[in-house]
Amino acid sequence: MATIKEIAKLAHVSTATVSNVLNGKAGAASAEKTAEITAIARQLNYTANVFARRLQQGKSDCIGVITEDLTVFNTPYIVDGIDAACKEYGYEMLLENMRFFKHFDIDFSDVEGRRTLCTERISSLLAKQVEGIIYVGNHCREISYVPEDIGVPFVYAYCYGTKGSHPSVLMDDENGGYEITKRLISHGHRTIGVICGPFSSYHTQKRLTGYQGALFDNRIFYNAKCVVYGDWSKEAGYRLAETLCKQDCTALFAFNDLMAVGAADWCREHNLVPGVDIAIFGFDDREVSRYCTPQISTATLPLYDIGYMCAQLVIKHEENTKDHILLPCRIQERGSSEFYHLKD
Amino acid sequence: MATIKEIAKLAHVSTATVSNVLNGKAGAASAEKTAEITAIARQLNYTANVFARRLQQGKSDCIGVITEDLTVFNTPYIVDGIDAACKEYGYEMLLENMRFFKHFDIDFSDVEGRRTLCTERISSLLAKQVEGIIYVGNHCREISYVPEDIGVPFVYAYCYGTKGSHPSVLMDDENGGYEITKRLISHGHRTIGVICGPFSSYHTQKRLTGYQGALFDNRIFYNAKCVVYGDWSKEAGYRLAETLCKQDCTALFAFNDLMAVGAADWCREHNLVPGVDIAIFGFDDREVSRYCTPQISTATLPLYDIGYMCAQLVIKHEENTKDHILLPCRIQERGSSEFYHLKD
DNA sequence: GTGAAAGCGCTAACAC
DNA sequence: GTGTTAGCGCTTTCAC
Repeated sequence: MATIKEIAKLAHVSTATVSNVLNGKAGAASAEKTAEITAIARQLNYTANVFARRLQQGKSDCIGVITEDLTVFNTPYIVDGIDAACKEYGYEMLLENMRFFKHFDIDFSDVEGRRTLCTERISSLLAKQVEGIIYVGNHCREISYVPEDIGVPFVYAYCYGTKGSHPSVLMDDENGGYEITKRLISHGHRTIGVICGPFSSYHTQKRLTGYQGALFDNRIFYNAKCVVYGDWSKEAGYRLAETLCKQDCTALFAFNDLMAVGAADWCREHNLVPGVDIAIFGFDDREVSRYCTPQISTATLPLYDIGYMCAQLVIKHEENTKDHILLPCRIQERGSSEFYHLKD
Repeated sequence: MATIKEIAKLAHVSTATVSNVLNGKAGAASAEKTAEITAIARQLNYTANVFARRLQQGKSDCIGVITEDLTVFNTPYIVDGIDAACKEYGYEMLLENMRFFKHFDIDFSDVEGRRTLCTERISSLLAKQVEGIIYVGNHCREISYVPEDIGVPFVYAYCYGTKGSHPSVLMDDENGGYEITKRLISHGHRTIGVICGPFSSYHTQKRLTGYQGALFDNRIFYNAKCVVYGDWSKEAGYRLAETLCKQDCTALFAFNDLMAVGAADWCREHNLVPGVDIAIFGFDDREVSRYCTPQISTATLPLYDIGYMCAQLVIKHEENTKDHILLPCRIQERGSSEFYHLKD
């Protein structure tokens, strides 16, 4: 790579002048010199050495991003949103992928291992003088191993820290649960079965609260027998659909698309055609919900927006007292529920 | 951030000694001093300024990765493979995401726009002294806008450059087509319909060659009426399944999972149960193939391996004369074909 | 307008 | 063993 020194020599000027011209300082040199310097720079395909500049300026214009695992379906979209915001605000995104699933598989009990990995990555980013760090989780849960004060703004995306430590940006699960339930109610459904995720899951708790809220607002009695718990798998959806159908549910609301697909399968096999004899809703807008038949109604997660918002937060670094920022999911109604309305 | 100078002052030694100790140079200081320096460094939470070090050493231990679009389904897995290899060899991965789909949507005709974007990213990486660049494409096709000589090793992942310019790592589409066809033949099928992608697609050409090869090796007559062309969409699969079933095909081989799912839908609706009355194979191992019913047989793409191999190529930088390295797909046979065997 | 020179934090060659 | 010093490429201050 060509350096500023070479250009200076060729143009018979000092490095200072070259630097000034190339950085567009007004009146740094005569029009003639300016043209010459610019020409030589272009000819040598000159690009300023980023390290030298950053070292000198003591800052990097970089935002660090730590992902738990880039291959988990929602992470790339969040990262994309961060990337977009960074570009817009003139920052560079530095990605540190921890590859959790490769290191720990599904074993989320090894807190120490995760803490070590995470601490390393934070140090690594700090050594690169990042001006903010965004931690991208795989699913919404409390992250306990990030130090309180790390010297730069820190934000959680799609997860959250121990209360009050750092702000976080999440989707509004409760509102999503509320809106889907409301929609089903507006179609005339009164007995809406719910296939939750595991009981302790953040997503389960919030979406269920939303479900209950919608029932309450519509003066529908909450029946605990219509609420069952699965493990997010298609098989669980299949199995639990039976339980709910025995309760005479006319609509099923699964808390993710995979379970919704499983439930749809069970229904079809038992002469309940999804979208015709029973309404089905999923959540997440996974690829499968769009490609199965009928298409599964679902809620699109605001992943891009979460990423974008996180980047804005660390870049603008407004003193933000809210520790949770909730972004709305978008209801995406499709064949599995759209046209099956009940008359009262 | 603490600097080496502060540590030197506190430990009453020179910066050189601190540097040597912290970099683990044997016999750089007395055991006593070593301990003291280490302790102070830890206490100040010292991490060496990466820019200063890289500037001084004139190298970065970084590999640059340019992705066309990180949100396209296969890209994160390729990036994951690159990441893994980088970590293993002690390199850092620098990601430049061009966000093609955001910039050009599906319009792949704006070559100039793409060239500009790509050239910028290459310069940007070069300014960071990367020691190699990997270009990750969205689908296999010729990329025409990368300069021949960019000063560092350059490799294409999941796409390829103008002949002879830079090496590329791809999956073995032809072998995939061959193996799937062979598998169907071994189940007794003799009339195997093919739903290709667009005629000019690299994937179409290669997979079709594999298909023909398997037929030939098994002395089965190639019937052009059994080969139809779609646009990778589920709808195309649905539509073309009809054409092929009229040719009395006992098995359908779609060149991607989405078309396979569409084909399966058409068959089911016309009393041909996939996996029972007709065999169906897809390609890609997209999420949907695993979650539909029956599960669709398919071929898993060696995405991680492609990434890993690319990283190895640029890191080891062996003089590589082969311009295409092909990695095998893994046949994943499932319910849509597994048990439907024909007696001769 | 232009240039000399200092210095960002670090490493490495060399002297003691 | 330990320290002195030069210099990586750049920006910036201050003279001229």
